[in-house]
Amino acid sequence: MSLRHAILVLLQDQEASGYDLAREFANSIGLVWNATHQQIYLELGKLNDQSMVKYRHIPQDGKPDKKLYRITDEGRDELIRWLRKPAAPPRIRDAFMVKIAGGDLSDSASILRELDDQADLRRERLNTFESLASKLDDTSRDRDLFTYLTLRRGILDQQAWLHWADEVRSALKKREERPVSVPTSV
Amino acid sequence: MSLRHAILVLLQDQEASGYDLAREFANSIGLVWNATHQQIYLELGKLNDQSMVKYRHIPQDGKPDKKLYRITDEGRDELIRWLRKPAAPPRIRDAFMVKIAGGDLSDSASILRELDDQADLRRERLNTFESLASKLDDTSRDRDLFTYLTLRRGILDQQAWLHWADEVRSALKKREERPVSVPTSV
DNA sequence: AGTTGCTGCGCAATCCGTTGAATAAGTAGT
DNA sequence: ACTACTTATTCAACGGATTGCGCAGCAACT
Repeated sequence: MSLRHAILVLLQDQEASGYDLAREFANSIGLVWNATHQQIYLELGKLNDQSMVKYRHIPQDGKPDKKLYRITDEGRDELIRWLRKPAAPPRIRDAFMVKIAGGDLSDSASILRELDDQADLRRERLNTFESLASKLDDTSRDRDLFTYLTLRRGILDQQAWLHWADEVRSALKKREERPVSVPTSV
Repeated sequence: MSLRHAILVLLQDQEASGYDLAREFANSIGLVWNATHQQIYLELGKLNDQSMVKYRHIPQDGKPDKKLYRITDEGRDELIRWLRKPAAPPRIRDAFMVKIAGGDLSDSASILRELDDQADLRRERLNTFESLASKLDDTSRDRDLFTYLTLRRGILDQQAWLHWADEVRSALKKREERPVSVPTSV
C-alpha cells in the first residue's frame, strides 16, 4: 500500500540504488516501515513503469553494476497527493503479545525468557536511536526536524515497552510468591 | 502467520462462532492482533480441515444458524508448540510515520490536523483500555493476570504516543516562531 | 583452498490480507 | 413504510508480502 511512498520519501533526498534503499529500510526508515530487498526491487520496477522514478545505469568495476534511481516530478506529485489524504490507522500484529494474552498456557519461566530476549532487542534499538538523536542535537536539529521527531517516536516506544516489561516481571514474581491454581485444562 | 494461534488462544476459554471471534478481534485481542471476519472464517475453515478445531452446527430461529467452534487436543498441542518457540519481532508498518519522516514536503498545518485526528483515536483507545483495566482491579486481577498485562501494554503504548504528539506540537510551534527556509525542492 | 560476507540484481510460487459483494431474517428507529 | 443495523456465513478477485532460489564477482578471513 505505501511501500511506494516510503521509497519516494527516501528518494526525495538523494539518488539511490535498490540496494541502498534496502539498507535504509533496515535502518532509518525501518523504524517505521520495513521491507525486504525483493519487495523493494519489485516496487522500484513498478514505480519506473509508472514513471514515478527513473534511473541511470552505472557500470562499476570490482562490484556489480547498479541502477541509481531518482524521483521524477510525477513521483513527487504522487507523494504530495498521498501526504494530503489521511492515513489509515496501522494494523497491529504482534505475535509476542498474542503469546502474552494466551499466557495461561505457558509457564512463567519460558515467558520470562522470551521477555528478556525481546527486552534485549528493545534496549539495543533504544541505544542506536538515542545515539542517532544526540548526533542531531549537536549539529542540525532544525534542518532534520522530522528525522529527529521520527527518532523520538522510536525512543519513546522502546522506553514504554521496557517499562511494561518491568511490570510483567514484578507481576509474575508476586504471583509465584503466593502460588496460584494451575489451569485445569493443562 | 499467527492469526491461527490468536484464534486458538481465544477458543481456549470457550466455544465460539466465527461471528463471536470477529467481535473479540474488534475488542480485546484487537489490541494486539486484528483481523476481519472474512479472514477469520477462512482460517476457521483451514483449522477445521487440519482438525485443530471442530464445530457443532446450531440451528437458530429468528437468527441465522451458526457454527460453534471448539479447540481440539491437536489444536491445543499446536498452540503449545507455537508458544514455546520464539516469536519473530513484529514488522512495523506505520503509514502516518512515513508521512512524518517525509514531513518536509507537507505544511505544518496539515501535519497538525492529522496529528490531532490520530491523537483523538489514541485517547479514545486509552479510555476504553483504562476502564477495562479498572474493572479488572476491582474483581479478579489474579485470575485474569494476562488480560490485565495486555491491557497495560495498550495503555502504556497510547500514553507514549500522546506524549510524543505533544513533543511534535511544541517542536512545530517553535519552528514557526523563527521561520525557517522553505525546502528548495518544492 | 575454502568459507563466509558484502555488493548488486532479479524471478517464481505461494500465502496472507483486503475489498467488495451476496444471502437471509429479525429488530429498532424516523 | 423506509432505512439502518445486527446476527451469521461465505465466495471471488486482486494485490501485497514472504520464502526460496539463482546469478555474479570481489574481499577478507581461516
